[in-house]
Amino acid sequence: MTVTIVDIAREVHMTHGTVSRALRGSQQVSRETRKLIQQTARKMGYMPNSLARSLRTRSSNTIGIILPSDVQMEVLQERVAATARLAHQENLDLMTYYNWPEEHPYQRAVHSLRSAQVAGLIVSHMCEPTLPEALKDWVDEDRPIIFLTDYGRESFNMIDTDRVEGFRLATEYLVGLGHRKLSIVLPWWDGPTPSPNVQVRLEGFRKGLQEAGLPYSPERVITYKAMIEEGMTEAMRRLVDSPDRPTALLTYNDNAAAACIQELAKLGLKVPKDISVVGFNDSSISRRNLIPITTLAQPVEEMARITMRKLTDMVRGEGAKRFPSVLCPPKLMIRETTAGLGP
Amino acid sequence: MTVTIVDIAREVHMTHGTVSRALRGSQQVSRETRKLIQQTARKMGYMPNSLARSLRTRSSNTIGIILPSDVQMEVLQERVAATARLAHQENLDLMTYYNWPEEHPYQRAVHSLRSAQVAGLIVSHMCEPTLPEALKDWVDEDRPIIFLTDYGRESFNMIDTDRVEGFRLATEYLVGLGHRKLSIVLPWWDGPTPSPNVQVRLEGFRKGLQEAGLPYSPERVITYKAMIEEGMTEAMRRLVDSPDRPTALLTYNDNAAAACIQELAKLGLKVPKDISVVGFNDSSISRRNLIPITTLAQPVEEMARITMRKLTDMVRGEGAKRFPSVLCPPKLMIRETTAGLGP
DNA sequence: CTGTTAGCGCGTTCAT
DNA sequence: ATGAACGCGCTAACAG
Repeated sequence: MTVTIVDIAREVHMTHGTVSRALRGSQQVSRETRKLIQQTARKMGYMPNSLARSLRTRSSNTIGIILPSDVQMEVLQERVAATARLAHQENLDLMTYYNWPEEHPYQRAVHSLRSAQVAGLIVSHMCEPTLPEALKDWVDEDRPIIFLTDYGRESFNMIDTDRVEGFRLATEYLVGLGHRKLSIVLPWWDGPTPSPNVQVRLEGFRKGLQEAGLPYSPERVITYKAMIEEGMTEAMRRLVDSPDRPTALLTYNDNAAAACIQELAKLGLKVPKDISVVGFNDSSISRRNLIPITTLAQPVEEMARITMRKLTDMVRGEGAKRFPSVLCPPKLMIRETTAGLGP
Repeated sequence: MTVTIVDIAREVHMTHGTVSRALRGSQQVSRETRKLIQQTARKMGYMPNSLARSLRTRSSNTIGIILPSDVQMEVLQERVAATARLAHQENLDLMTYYNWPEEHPYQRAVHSLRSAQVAGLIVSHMCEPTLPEALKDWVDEDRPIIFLTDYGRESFNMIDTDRVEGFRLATEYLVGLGHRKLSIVLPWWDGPTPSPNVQVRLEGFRKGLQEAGLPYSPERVITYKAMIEEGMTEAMRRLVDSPDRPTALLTYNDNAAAACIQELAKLGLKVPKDISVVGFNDSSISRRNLIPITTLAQPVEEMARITMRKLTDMVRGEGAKRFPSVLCPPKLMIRETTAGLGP
């Protein structure tokens, strides 16, 4: 059926050992036989069995990547695609596992990927601020791993956009436009502390206010119930009715920004004339919205490059198994949902 | 380092053969020893090496999926995620290859995935109307394969949204609203015939017109240069200046629809008062656009189910290696970019 | 019921 | 420069 090195060996009247060496370009096999073997291999349509190779060499050339299957994030997919291209250039394969939130998150994913003998792991979407149990073993064994999501300050091996810097930058920009009454619109959190995703945004916002010498108070934060369809509707109504209505809004991401703008329009507020709005992600909706949304672009390509470099280093045993997290600054994309204050 | 079945065998004073059987739940091993072995396996943190298993059984439980890395398609990613979830339920792994267009498309992808001994292939984004050379061998060998993209009528093993029906349905809907002057906005094609992606849309449009008893003429088709930023700008200007301006527009997809609406607004035309616009895909931009876009939703979950069922059948040798393509009807999502004609 | 043995395809060490 | 032989971890066929 499929042609193996023994088939080739039989064809050229040699042993499969020689064929193996020749195909790997070993110097200790004569030039002629090497050429002969390589030619016949091609002629016979030989294709190496990477399973057997990995089994023998005890090292695989595939890396596992764990993605969330519940949330759809355009930018995450861009990152994955960019990373994958670089991986393919290094002759690395990608085994994807779409993680479905369950009682033991990541457990099935890690189990499956371990069985497949992946050489490294790329993990996205840490919902929890703490390392999941299933990943703990992997980390403790000092196996190569990289996290794609900014899930807290005390993290390591994480490569992501610096959201604190992003929201600080956006605040600075709005203040520069003359705005003094800023608010940030964030999904509501149940527990005593907001989720890391919310926290970093808030931190950047506060930092920006502080640098501008503007006071921060909890009233500057407008929350909405994320899962409920009317969450944003209700939040914007609250905002419009508030005694000290803000003139500029930071939002969780572009989708939230677009939802904001929809609701504000229904309430009779024009963006950006009456109120400015900034999104996050530079996703297609920010570019194609009827009013293109001012937003922050994640440095996707750059992060992909760093990710692959770190990962290949680790897989080859060249780099340290742990490194301090890398945060890349986003880029402000000024479009049409932000404007200076009217006269 | 890693614990294998021989380690377990040593632990329970048996041979690895027995351990292998016990772990697979074979009936021909006593209940007690089976329990004992399974417990010690868990205790020792055993994890099967699926490479070795696949090598031995000559059958792998991973399926390859080839995706385009250049175009970002939200709906495609949704399909992949949905399919992946079902695959994982069947204990199938997914090896992803992000195809980068080059001189020999799919060649590196197929090579890589073949080496990994994937049991089946899922292929998206057939740019060409004809089967790529690299996939021809795979098909000729009757290996399991499924195509995700509607690339022509004479195809097989393809599962996708029925775009002809979608555009017919949209046309029918617009005609039902009272529109008589419809146009379709499509990316420009260089060759003598449009690309399959364009062709199916055009076909649906013509079908819809015909059923409504409305005449079709080439002037009903408005083309724009897809890669050029100003393509849509120029196309919409042409549209507005045309002597017999249409009152309703079908577009390539939601992004194109949003771009249309942006440009029409710049030219002073209000959607939907002056002109109706229909998109395609039900992507987030259609939902979150300042004016939510009427569009057609692809039956993502349904297609994922069919895909996995067909694929698992093929992989298990239960189903035929070729089946007639399956086209699933999209669903019309009526939102706010379409309206009846004014009095 | 359990032990023994033989590979799956490949890389590699030890001879020659 | 090439051959012979072993083993990676696992399944399966054959004994007993």
